[in-house]
Amino acid sequence: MGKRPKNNPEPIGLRKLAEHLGLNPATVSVVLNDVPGRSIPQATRDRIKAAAKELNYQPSHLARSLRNRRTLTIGVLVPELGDGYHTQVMSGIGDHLMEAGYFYFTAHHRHRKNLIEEYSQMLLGRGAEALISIDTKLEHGFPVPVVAVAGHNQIPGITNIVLDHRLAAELTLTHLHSLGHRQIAFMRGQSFSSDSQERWQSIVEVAGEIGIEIRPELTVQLARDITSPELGYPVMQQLLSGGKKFTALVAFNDQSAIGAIRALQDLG
Amino acid sequence: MGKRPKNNPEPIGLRKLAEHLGLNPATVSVVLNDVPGRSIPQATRDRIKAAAKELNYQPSHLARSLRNRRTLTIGVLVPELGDGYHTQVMSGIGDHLMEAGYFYFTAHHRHRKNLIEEYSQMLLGRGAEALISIDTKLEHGFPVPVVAVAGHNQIPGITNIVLDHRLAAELTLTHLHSLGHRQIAFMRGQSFSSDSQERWQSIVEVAGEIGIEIRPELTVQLARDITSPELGYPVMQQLLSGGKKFTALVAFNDQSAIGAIRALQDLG
DNA sequence: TTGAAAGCGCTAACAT
DNA sequence: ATGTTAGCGCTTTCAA
Repeated sequence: MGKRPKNNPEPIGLRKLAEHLGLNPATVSVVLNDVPGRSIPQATRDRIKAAAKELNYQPSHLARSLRNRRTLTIGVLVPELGDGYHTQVMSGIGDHLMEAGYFYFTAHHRHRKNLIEEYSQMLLGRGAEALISIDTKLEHGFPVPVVAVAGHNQIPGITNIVLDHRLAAELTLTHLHSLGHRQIAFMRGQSFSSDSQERWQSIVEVAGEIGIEIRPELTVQLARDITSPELGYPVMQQLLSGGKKFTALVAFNDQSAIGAIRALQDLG
Repeated sequence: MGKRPKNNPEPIGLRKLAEHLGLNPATVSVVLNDVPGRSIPQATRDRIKAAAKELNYQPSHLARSLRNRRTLTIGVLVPELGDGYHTQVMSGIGDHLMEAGYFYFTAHHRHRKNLIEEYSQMLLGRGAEALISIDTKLEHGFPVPVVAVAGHNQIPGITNIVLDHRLAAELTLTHLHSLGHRQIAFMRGQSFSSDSQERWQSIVEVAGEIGIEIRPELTVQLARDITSPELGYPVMQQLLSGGKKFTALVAFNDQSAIGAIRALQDLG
């Protein structure tokens, strides 16, 4: 419970560090930041860097951000943290951001309009220099650059990243077709997920082209807003209780597939 | 690419807001923060709040944090963003944090020692008031409170949250046993995941108690550090190629299970 | 009832 | 080759 475990010393500031060295904070700052165009003898430089390491000086990113008007931080808006798709995308984003020296704030809004608004403002208030949204229905522009992954609103100032659903459908359906499947069941994504609509359209298109029939009795619709296998289980039950035979199932999301498989084991 | 899309005005500061009102910044601050013990006529209060709303005043969290030495931010260390278990935990953490008015930075380190060290320092440098680590091998204390979920080092100043693997094993194995399964295969977790060891011990214990035999030929070990179904696929292949029969499989992680099922479909 | 001043920790411009 | 000053945007004394 201790607020400051004693195995680690009180953090030291630039000021203390400077007076410890008998120097001016500015000089120290210049050296530690390798500011060019300032002639400082190597001896002094070394002395400063040594002391910084020794006293474990950690610059206050806060103060620095305030002064430089640069936070090196971006905000990420995501519907759900426990969802495989969202976090997969976040993971890639995170890699590149960290590599580029950026950090990120995450906020998850569960597709609730007011939270989307509230959190995006909070992210900006906390100094986010840009926003990345994933599967999130943004409704207006922002005073910073915004990139929307799987967002579908055309909004000035927002760059949309769209997936190639057409290609995905082709790969999926030709694969199943080549394996001989003709009776294919589908679990459509939830309506609140912004890609569901387009994805389904691509499936329908491609199915038509390669001669796979999409049967209403074999098409079910995910509805619940959860990320556990409970998502797919009841839907699969429904499919099985319909009595129609099928030899393959197309699902668009990990958890629904897991749930479906469980239902299959339990009932089929 | 515009740095500041014009559909949103230049952010306004407390200073501007105050002079717009013909007041002192301090007064405005006091009113907007509902500081007690300051008598200000209701009229003025209203005037201020109205103007704040109107000009869309967003206080700079940066400046405020610097001044108050309070960032309302905590840092979360996690091995992998794309992993179901980690993000499930993060999701719960995120909910509570946001509800309590906190934000969080996330950093993922892929179990690499140097990154764990580097990122935890960065989180502190960015003003994290506490750290939460998930499945992360911390090696020393920090100048802030730390909670470790599924961490297994006893370190002064670090609070460990441990899972009840014993209970999990009981639930799992008695369930399978009651369904009549006797030939059970197991996919052990990767060695770098801190819970793998204890979890397996519990399984072994409980299996012994309820009379389930754990056969080496039916026990395989996950090794790869990935979060896709590729994790389980080859391991299941190995299991199948062994030729030993089994009627149930215990896996400890979503993706390995998905991979295993795919292998089963393809080969079995 | 309100304003002025100081300062959180840092850095850029301007002296020395 | 180094130091001084001012100020990022805010809040908290203290004075008017």
